[in-house]
Order: sequence, then structure tokens, then C-alpha cells
Amino acid sequence: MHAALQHEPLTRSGEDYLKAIYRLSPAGRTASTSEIAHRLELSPASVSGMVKRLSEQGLLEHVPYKGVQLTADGRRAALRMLRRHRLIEAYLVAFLGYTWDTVHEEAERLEHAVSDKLVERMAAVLGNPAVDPHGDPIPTPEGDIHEPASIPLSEVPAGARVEIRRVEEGQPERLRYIASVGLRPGVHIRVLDRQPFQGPITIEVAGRTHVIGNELGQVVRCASEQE
Amino acid sequence: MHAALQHEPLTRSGEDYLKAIYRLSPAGRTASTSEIAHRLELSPASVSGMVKRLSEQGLLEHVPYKGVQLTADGRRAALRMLRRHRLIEAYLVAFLGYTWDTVHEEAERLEHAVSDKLVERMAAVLGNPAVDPHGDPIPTPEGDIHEPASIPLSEVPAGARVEIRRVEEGQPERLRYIASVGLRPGVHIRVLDRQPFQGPITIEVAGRTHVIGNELGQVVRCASEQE
DNA sequence: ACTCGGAGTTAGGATTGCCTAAACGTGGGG
DNA sequence: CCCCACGTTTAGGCAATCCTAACTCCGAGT
Repeated sequence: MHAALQHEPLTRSGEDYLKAIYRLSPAGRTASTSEIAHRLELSPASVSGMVKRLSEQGLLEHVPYKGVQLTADGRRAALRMLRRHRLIEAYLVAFLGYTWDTVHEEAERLEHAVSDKLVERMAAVLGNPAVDPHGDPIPTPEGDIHEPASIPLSEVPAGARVEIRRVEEGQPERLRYIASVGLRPGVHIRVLDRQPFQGPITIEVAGRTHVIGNELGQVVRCASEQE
Repeated sequence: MHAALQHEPLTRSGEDYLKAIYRLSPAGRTASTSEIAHRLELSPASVSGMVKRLSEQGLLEHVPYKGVQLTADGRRAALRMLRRHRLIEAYLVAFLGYTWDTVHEEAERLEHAVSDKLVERMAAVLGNPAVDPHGDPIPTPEGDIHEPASIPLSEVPAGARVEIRRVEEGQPERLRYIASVGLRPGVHIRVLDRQPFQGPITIEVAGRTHVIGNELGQVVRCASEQE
């Protein structure tokens, strides 16, 4: 007998769990209860409970004391939420004056409320974009996604010229700072200098030089190796 | 310093109750448990429970066995939801290809998820409209609203020429039919004939004549008395 | 004025989803 | 090889919100 006859509709919480688990288990890795708990800011015990319910719905594979993986259905549901989230972000930035560093929270609420119809209308007026304002790829309605290759800015050697590809999510003030420096997907920069041992990085953006901490360099990702 | 120091944030359910009660108690009328239950498709017992909780939060005045009224705070909260709902409808129709007869359901979900910031951005790009696609007035952010005078089409005498002002909410197929006839806010029509005793109404819309049932005539409201 | 019948409320139960505290499993270090 | 620490799960609670069933109130009609 195979997985899903019919899922009862996911709750808002369930959707958040699946998204979190998707993010935590790239390439078939297995996610642990406490990782999920940490990401969602819940207690591990709560996660155990919800994992059980989602497993019963055929969305997760759970090996007690070992870890959790998405089933095909679970992955589909997670990618559906990712598509919604990223299209909503793109829409808000394109049409309603949001900036890429402030749009996350709004999308986080809306993604649970929009209909498929609305999502696809937004996609249409946007021209079916491939990436969101952070540079993250937008899954197709069928659940296909491909992550463009990129490396953290913190691994780019001094002297290289690279294009910013993505800015990963993080604390709002951190994102605000990155935005204020002018780092955003599509921008070309040069790495002027770097201190050893995860020290600060000196970069040139639009003719100006900035020194940024290594942690920021790990959040900003660039076109992998160029020139 | 006025009424409310702090309400704990309303839940989605609470917001729906306040909206329903607002709609049921025009001009200080009092709403009954069963009216609310009927409107929200819940059991009267459930309404009793929630009414108690909302009263404790200072949003309702409840006289047991008698009825319910909104407090100033409750009214403010209800009008806030109404503003959201109607602006969302207006936005979806103006920018995302929705039609006035299909937009309600989407707005019903989104109104609980959007931030004030997003609502005001939508209002701004719409040019701060006074009415939504159904012709219903949009409350201001401060909670002011004024209902433009209108009378049901079913009370317009034969021979009169009137402008459609509002189409009240109703079952989707009913709305769809009204839309298909071309009745919508702003349109001018003529009442050609009417049968007595709440019988059908014959109207001319954009050069074509239609016969509509009296129930539909009660849902469509017109500029009050013209010519 | 009394009495029913219907409207309204209370009681008790289910579900979801969160928590803390206690019990339990697993694997690495002694 | 055993045992303990840490991570995981279970147990037991709580709050919100719904339900059905049983009880209570009110007022309309005789």
C-alpha cells in the first residue's frame, strides 16, 4: 500500500514543520528533533508530538531516536510552501514597495493564507521569475527546484571579482546592514582584502570600499569562482 | 488616555466574531447568540463561550439571555477587519484579475494575515478608494465609515432609472448570476416592470432586458430615488 | 398569572498544539 | 564492556475552540 490516499489539509503548524525539515535535510540528510525544535523555537517534546502526527499522515519518515526525512508527499508540500513564500516576497518587492531585507516576515504569514490561484496570478504578473529577491530559486508548481551553484563570500579569495547571487535569511538587523552596504543579488563586487582566521573582509561595492565581518560573508553567496 | 490599555492580540476566530457582530448590529441594535451562530455556521453553545471570552477582553457588552453589543474597542477592531477585507478585495480586483463576485473568499483568508503596513500600501497604490468592488464603503484607518444612502432594487418603482450602488454578499452562484447580467456598482439601469407580491423584476441593463427574481432585487442596492 | 416552547447557557468531551518533567535509548569514554 | 550524558520520547497539563446534551430562563398566549 502506498503513501497517500488523501491527506487531510495541513495546518499552519504542519506547513511550518515541513518547511523547516526541508531546509534542514539537503540531499536526503536526516533532520533531528532538536534541530527542528531549534529552528522553530519550540521545545523538542513538542516536535516529537508533531512529527508523530505528520508521520501518520504520510508526510514524514520517522525512525525514533534517529531522525526524520520527508516522504515524496512531504517534500511536495514543503516545496509548495517555498514557492508561495518566495513568490510572495518577489511580488511584495516588485509591486508594493517592500525591500528584500524586510519582506520575510510578511511572506511568512501570507504563505499560509493565499490560494493556489492567487499564487499563480502573482507569478504571472511577475513573469514567472526564477528567483526571489534574496536570490533563492523559486520551485515550479510541479515541485521542481534547482539551486544555482554559489559559494559563500567568505570563501572568495582576495582580489577576485564576483557577482552576488543570494543573501541567506538571518536576523533582520544583519540583513538591514547587508542591504545598506549595497550587497544584493545581481550586484558585482570585488574582494580587496581578507584577514586570516575568519577575520573581516574588505570589499568594493559600486566604487566604495566596506569592511564586513566574516559572519556576514558566510550569509552572502556569490557566483561560484569567476575570473 | 482612553479605554484600552492593552488587549491581548485577537485570534482569527475572535476577529470573525467581531466582524459578524458588527454586521448584525447596525445602529446600536443588539445581536443574539443564535444570529451570530447562524452567520458563522457554529453552534449557539460555541458562540456563548466565545462571547464570554470577548466580553472579558472588553470588546463586547453581553447581557445574558438578552444579547450582545460591541464596545468602542470592539467596534474599532471590527472596522479594522472590514477595512482590511474591503481593501484586499479592491486590490485583488484592480491588480490581480479577480472579479467582484469571486473575490470574497480570498479576502476572507488574507484579512487575518496581512500587516497594517501591507494594508496601507495596498490602499496607497489603489489611491485610497472609498468603496470596494461590491460598492461597500471602506472604513478609514481611524475607524470612520459612512454608508452611502441606497435602497434595494426590489423597492425601486417601475419606470425609474437608477444607478447600482452596492451588491451585498451572498451565495457565490447568486453573485455569479448577478455579475453575468451585468449588474455591478456604477452601472445605470432602468426598471421596466415589476410583478406585485415580491414577484420578478424586469430591468434593462446596457440595452438588454432581464427578468430577475425578487430575492436578487433585495441584494442589489441602488442610488436612492433618482428622477 | 401560569405555563410551555424556544432561545440561551452550562457541562462535559474531543482535538490541536504547546509546555515541563520524567523516563528512556544510544553511543562514546573510561 | 559497561555506564553515563545527552538527546529523544512519553506522560501529564493547559489553553483555545469546537461539539452535543442537558439544563435554565423568558416571554407569548391563554
